[in-house]
Amino acid sequence: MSKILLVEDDENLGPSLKKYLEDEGFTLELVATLKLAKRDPKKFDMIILDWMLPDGQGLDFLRELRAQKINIPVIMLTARADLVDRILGLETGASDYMTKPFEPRELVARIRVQLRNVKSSHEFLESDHLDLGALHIDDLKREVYFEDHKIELTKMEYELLRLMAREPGRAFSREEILNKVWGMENYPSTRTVDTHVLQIRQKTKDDLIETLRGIGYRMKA
Amino acid sequence: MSKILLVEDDENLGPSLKKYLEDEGFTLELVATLKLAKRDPKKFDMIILDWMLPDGQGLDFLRELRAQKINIPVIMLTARADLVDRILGLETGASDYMTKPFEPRELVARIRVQLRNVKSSHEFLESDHLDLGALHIDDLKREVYFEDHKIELTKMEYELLRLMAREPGRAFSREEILNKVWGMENYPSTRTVDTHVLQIRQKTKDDLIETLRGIGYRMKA
DNA sequence: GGTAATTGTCAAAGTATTGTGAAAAAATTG
DNA sequence: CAATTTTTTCACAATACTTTGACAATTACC
Repeated sequence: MSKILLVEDDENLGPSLKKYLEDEGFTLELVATLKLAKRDPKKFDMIILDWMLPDGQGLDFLRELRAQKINIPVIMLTARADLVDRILGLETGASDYMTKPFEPRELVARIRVQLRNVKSSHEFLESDHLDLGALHIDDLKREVYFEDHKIELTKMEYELLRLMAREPGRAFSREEILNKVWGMENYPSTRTVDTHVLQIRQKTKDDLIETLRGIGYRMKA
Repeated sequence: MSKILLVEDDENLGPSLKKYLEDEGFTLELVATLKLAKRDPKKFDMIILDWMLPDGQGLDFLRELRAQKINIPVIMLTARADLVDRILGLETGASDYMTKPFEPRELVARIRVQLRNVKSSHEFLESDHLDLGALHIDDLKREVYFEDHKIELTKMEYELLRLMAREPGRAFSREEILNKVWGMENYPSTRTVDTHVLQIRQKTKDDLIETLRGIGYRMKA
């Protein structure tokens, strides 16, 4: 289930492309401005970036990404057949490009090439399991053990636990948790986080997660 | 430990990379020309190939290897702007690529992924059958037995079962299953996977395959 | 100690995902 | 090319999960 960030301000193209790609089985997040795009690009497996954006150049965004060593594949969409833009884009680190207008089918094919062949580097660098005292998270099996017995977590509980277990001792605000686990769209209320923390606490029968009143939560180190 | 052939003519990068990888526990052989590389590539477990070589194209070397049915993983090192080369390389059968400059750490991670893949498929190829509790897959005959009686599976069902049985306990997303069983061309909807899982479940009359809601499926270990 | 704000807890309502069978489409076979 | 088998899609049912909201418990602050 690959997550794609679509940066497109065209009010027709954006939503229709989103729908098309979702029908193809991808998870999409559509934003219209670079400001929104910059919030947390790391959590995506791929970025599709319109080159002609109102609040700045796509090129700068791409440059920033690469400067931060974020090597997610980026497919750029250029409106005209502007050779200079394409060359600049590729030199800056775009993985591929499409010139508008294009066939959605072709875009899908190119997306698959990128996703199949090049897993994002943070995925490679992350180990496939995580130990924290009595807690053991196996990412490959997607299983969680606590004190040697398996506990069943739902998807959200799992994501939440993993997010916090990766950085034990660090404080997370509810907003940060929502951003990183839920994403920018379907953004539930902050109380939802509480409910999931409760579930995890009940299932592990232990206070792995500490409450920081007025702040958020923290994983015991 | 794994033997790696490093084809790199850069007098700085070559030796330093060799040392770095040797410190990581790999056995390295560094050659600067394709002529040397071609001597006996078969004896290595992996090849790391610089794309920009003086005495010819890395692409040709790769093509030769694959023509001789030598399926050693090849990681190619390319410059950023060589989009065409990258795509050509992957289409010719490169396993992965790194764009220079890169983090040695990341290269190591990618090497491990490739070696792991080869190992599992190699192990599987060596033995012509596979046992998993009451399930027995005879890959030579292409027959499947469950609790000592034969069950008839169609091609897709067989491929799907074999993919998952090869790594019991591991979680597979529908996208990964589609990629590995169906490949890139004629890519059906993700629900197709569900249907085939259903068929297998009905034919084996057992929950060999667990559902991971929101994630995908997993073979019982 | 009293009060307001924050968090814990639970169950019901609302969503999303998956199971299932059958029909349509595609591929294979004779 | 017709018959058969397989694959894929679709619709709807079943199920599991998520979110909300109400109220209780706790904490912080005066």
